[in-house]
Amino acid sequence: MTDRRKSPVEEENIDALVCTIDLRLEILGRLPFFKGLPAEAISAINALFDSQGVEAGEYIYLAGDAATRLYVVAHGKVKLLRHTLTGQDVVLSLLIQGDFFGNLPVLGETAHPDTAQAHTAGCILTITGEDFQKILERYPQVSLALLEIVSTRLREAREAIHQLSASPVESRLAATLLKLADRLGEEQNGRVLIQLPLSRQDLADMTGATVETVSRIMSQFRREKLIDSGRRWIAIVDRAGLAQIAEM
Amino acid sequence: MTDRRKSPVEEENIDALVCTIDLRLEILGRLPFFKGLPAEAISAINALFDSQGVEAGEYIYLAGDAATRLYVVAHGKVKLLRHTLTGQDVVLSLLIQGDFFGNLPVLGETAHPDTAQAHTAGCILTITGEDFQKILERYPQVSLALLEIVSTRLREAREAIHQLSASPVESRLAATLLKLADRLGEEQNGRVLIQLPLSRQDLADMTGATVETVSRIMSQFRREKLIDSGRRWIAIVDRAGLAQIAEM
DNA sequence: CGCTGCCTTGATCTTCTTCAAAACGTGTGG
DNA sequence: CCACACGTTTTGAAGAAGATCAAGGCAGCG
Repeated sequence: MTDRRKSPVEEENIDALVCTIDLRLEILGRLPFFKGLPAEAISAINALFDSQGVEAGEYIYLAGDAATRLYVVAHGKVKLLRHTLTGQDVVLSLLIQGDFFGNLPVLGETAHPDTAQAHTAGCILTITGEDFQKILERYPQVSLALLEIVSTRLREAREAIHQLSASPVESRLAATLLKLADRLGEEQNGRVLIQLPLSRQDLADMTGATVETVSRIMSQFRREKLIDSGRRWIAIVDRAGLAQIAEM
Repeated sequence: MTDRRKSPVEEENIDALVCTIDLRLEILGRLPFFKGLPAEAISAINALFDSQGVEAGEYIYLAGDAATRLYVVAHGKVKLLRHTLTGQDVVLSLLIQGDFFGNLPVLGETAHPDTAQAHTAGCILTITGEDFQKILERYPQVSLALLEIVSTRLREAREAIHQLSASPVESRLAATLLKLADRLGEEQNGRVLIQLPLSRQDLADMTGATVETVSRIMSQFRREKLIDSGRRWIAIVDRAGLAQIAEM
């Protein structure tokens, strides 16, 4: 019997749904594409945003909806996904505090190609396409920063294509765990805990595999002392070992 | 025995390697991100570009090389790909006249994450990162146009991830053929010929499958009168039929 | 002609999915 | 606090999709 304990993942508190004014300003000021703007610009921009509380599992928009707003994660986690005709889901991206998402006619998209769902309870800031366009016109450096972000995402997406085309599930899962650890990892007595309640189903949707396959490989990783995990939580024990499996 | 004929694909001529001044100006003027700029700006921009002839199969840059220049396809076709440790290739994108490629520190990348290879003989325009940055500073609307292009590519990449995660090879191949037909198709007595010499290996690299599997499915498509094909050429016969297979 | 690359087809094997069932954890209501 | 119920995880066995291994066939070219 392994000595698995109760979930060490800190649950979001109930007040997560509320964005305080302080939080909004702080988040907006730290956004990569507003960084470097004068404080009064941030203030003015802040006034253009609405905030919206979301509960875990709640849909923020659905694939096919008209793309009229941009969104920023102020608190909590959001996932972008697509449903398939066979009912399975494919998770394209997991977003955390400070990440923007959504699509706009400005960015070449009139309807959302994918669905946004709150993965945990949290708070979302939103802005209309028109207001955002005004910001772009007023502060041209913002579009450069935006360009850099989108380029990074494109690179990540291509990395995923590469992996899906050429690597077995085992490698893709290892790579996914490492990526999650980098973004959400938290040192905890020698292990790196992934601060996010994550089910086998979630991992399956992120790696393009089935729950059963993911579960089998996770058990194997656990036996090999690469990770430790339980019900909806995961910790990385042997980073180097996972990295080796990831790049096969 | 099917009535396959000799390749109907027009071969590039030998002079493809040379970019005439006229061609350069025309290409640059038509580039989505320079469209709308005054003629004298295009002229000035043109002066910042170098041109370079490439032969079929020639590498333009390799994964890992320092990213210092941007490239534009003036003539011919270029593919972006990644090599895997097991020796197989993954084609990420097939670029045609007017498409730009390459990476820059401005776009958040200091080394090329993938390899660029000339698929046919052709001519490439290149510009240094510094000069490109000057253009961006001078004409802010260029970065907006660029943003739209990169966003479109991100959307396409995510579509590919979706397909790789959830669709069988048969569907991915059908989807790939349709996409190629849209970009490179040429009506030819009732069929749509894909104007590009394309081997089974190329298709395998684009769909994340093996040559043998692609060959089998192509034969099946041929039996079902969905396509016609031969040695390094393909024509779409039944677009609707393929489309149905693509979205499964 | 006969070589050299593609392309095709068959047989076998591996990986992963699907189907099925049991074990476990967590929160709930008695 | 215990026991039950429900969703998650695990494991097994069978099946399918695709990869790999192997061998011919066909087109174009010197």
